[in-house]
Amino acid sequence: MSRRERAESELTLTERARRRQLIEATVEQVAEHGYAGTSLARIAERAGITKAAVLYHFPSKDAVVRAAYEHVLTALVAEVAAAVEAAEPARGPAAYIRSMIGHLREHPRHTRMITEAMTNDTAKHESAERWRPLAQILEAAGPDPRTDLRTLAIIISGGIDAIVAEQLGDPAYDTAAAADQLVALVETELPS
Amino acid sequence: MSRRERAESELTLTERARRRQLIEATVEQVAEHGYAGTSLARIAERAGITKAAVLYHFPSKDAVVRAAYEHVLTALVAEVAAAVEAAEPARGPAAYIRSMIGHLREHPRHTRMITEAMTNDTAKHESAERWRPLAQILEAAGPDPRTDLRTLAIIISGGIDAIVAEQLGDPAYDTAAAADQLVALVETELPS
DNA sequence: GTCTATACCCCGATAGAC
DNA sequence: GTCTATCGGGGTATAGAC
Repeated sequence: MSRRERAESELTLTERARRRQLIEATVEQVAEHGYAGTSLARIAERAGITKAAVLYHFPSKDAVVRAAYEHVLTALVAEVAAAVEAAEPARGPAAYIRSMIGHLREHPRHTRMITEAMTNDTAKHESAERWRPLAQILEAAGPDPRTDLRTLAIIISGGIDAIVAEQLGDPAYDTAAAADQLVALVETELPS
Repeated sequence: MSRRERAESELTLTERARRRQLIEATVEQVAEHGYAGTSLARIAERAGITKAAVLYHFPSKDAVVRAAYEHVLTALVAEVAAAVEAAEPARGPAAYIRSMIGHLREHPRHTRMITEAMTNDTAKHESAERWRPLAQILEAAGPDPRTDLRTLAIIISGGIDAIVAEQLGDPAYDTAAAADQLVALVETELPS
C-alpha cells in the first residue's frame, strides 16, 4: 500500500473538483448497483470522461471506492461524535445509537455505500476501530463492571446494522422506534 | 429465474458426485478469497476440469455459489432447529442463540460462505425469512407483550452476525461467552 | 497537469467439436 | 460429458496528444 496521498492543499482546483465529482458518481453507482455492479466505465461515463482519466485521478478502482467510502463515513462519524459530546455521559450510548440510526435513515445512499464497502473492502478493516470508541462511550456511562464492554459494543453495532439493513429492504420500517428499543435493551446494563 | 432444478432423484450418480465436488470447491474458494475473488476457473481447477465443464453442471456462476450457499445453510438451520425443539419454550431463544453461534464457530468456512452470500446475493433475500422464525421462538417464550418481536429478532440476528464476524477477524475471541452475554441481554425482555 | 487511445489479461458465458 | 474457441466486458498499464 502506498504511503500517503498528497495533502488536500497541494491539489489543483480542477483536481479537487474532479475528485468530488467522481466520488459523488461512485456513491451513486454503488448505492444503485452495489459494489460488483459498479465499473470504472460507468463511473467515468457519469462524469463525462474515460476510464483511463478516472485512473489518472485515482490509482485503482478500489481507491475510488475507498475514497467514496471515507467521504461518507466522515460525515457519519462527525454527526455521531457531535451528538455524543452534546449528551451527558450517562446518555452517551443512547445518543450514539439514535444519531447513527437517524443519520443512516436520512442518507440511504450513504447507507448502501457503507454496507457495501464494509463487506467488500479489500483493505480489511480492523473491527476494533468500530467497537473501541463505542466501548469507551459505554464505559463513561458507568456500566456494571462485570459486563464485557467489547462484546456489548459488538452486539450494539450489529443491532444497529441489522436495523438499518431492514429499512433498506422495507422503507416503511420504523427505525426510530427500533432505535428506542435497542436503547432500552442496552440501558438494562447501565445504571438507571 | 428458472423455475426449478431437477429433483435429486433424477440426477445420475456421476452428476451428483460432480455437484458435491463443485460445491465443496466453491465453499472453500469463497471462504478463502471471498465472493469477488472466486472465479469459475479456480473452482474448475480445484475440481480438475475446465470452466465450461462447470457450466455444464450449473447454468451460471451464481447458480454454483447459490447451491453452495444453500448446502451450508441447510446444515445450519437443521442444527439450530433441533436445538430449539429440544429446549422448553422459555429457553428457546437461548438455544437459538447458542446453537447458531456454536455452529458457526465450529465451521468457519461455512461462516464466510454464508456472510459472503448474504451480502452479494443477486437473488435478494427477504429479510423476513430470517427474523420471522426467530420472532416466533421469542413469542413462545412469553415476552412482555409490549415489545416488538420483529425488532427484537432483528437486533438479535445482528448481534449474532457481529459476534461471529468478530471471531473471523480474531480467532481468540470467546464467542461462547459473547453468546452468554447476548442471551442475558435478551432475557431481560423475557419472564424470569 | 489533464486526458485519450490502445492494448493486455482475466472473467463469465456460449457454440460447437470430439 | 467434457473439451476448445470465441465473444463481450471488466480492471489496469502505458504512450503520448494537448
